[in-house]
Amino acid sequence: MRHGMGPPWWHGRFRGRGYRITVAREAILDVLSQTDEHLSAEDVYLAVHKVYPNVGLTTVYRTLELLVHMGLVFKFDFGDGRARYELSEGPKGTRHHHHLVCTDCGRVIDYTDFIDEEIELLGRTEKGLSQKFNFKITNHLIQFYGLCDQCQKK
Amino acid sequence: MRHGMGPPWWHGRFRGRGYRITVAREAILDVLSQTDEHLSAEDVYLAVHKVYPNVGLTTVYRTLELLVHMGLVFKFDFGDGRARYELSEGPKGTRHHHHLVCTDCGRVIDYTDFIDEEIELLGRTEKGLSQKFNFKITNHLIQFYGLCDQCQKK
DNA sequence: TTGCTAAATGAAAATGATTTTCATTAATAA
DNA sequence: TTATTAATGAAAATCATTTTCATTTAGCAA
Repeated sequence: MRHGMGPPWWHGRFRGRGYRITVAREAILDVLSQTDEHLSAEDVYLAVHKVYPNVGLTTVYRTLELLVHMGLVFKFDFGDGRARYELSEGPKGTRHHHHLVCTDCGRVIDYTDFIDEEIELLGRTEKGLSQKFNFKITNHLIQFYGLCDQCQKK
Repeated sequence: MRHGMGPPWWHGRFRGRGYRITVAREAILDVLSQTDEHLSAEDVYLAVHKVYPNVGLTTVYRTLELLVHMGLVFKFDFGDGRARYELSEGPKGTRHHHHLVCTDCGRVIDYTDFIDEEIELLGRTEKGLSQKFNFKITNHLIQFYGLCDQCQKK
């Protein structure tokens, strides 16, 4: 998915903060940038493991934690007992989206409709909340819960 | 917190669905309705345990799960590895609110500002999404993440 | 290029919240 | 009051995530 050559866009982010660029980290970021699914730590591990069998699950957990902390990755909880990860931005950033979560089967649907309005409102809200609580907001989460098409019929 | 006498407001909800009304369930709902904090299953257990030492942690988990399923309780994940529970409504329902979560210390602030606007937008969004994806939306989650007052100074 | 040093890693063990099992108890309908 | 079956408690099991610790390696300096 990378175009042209040169170092991946995120190398600067690492160097700037004094983090080292390693094979495991490259591989994990590659996996994340080549999917539009909501991967669990194990999903990432399995994908990375195919190419680099010597990268362990522990490193995947540690790296994902680091990426979340750096703001490169979002961590989600869809209620199935395991965290899910998504790249929060990219060179040509995937369109920002929110989620619809089925509380019965666990299916997750990404939607981008209404996002603009949501973002606009969130922007205003963030501003107000930042001031009132002196809280430095870095990101937000919006999810809708309910029953998907299939599960309504059961 | 209950006014007057008569059965608690939620008895009907149980009877209607064929669920039994038990001491443990009464106690758990009492605890939830008498706090404005974000209690974990263990918090609930400890509080219930003071009054009814024979109610076990397992029952607390099972009851909370049931309440979430019934829509009487919301389950949140603030990122500290344990779920948090809040009554979603009451007789004189606590004002609907959303959360600000500090990603450093884990502090959670409830806010009700902008809620009206948020609800209005969410309402429209819900309507649109319901139609587009034939998804029956039952509730939503909005959280902002960032650094609280204290943690910005560290 | 070589060596140095702290950061990063892997494997295995530990943790800890939540779930399951199963024998017992108790809420409700008749 | 009794029968039926949901609800419960205690202990064991599960399983995602974290910790430990000895080893490896990225990035810097010489």
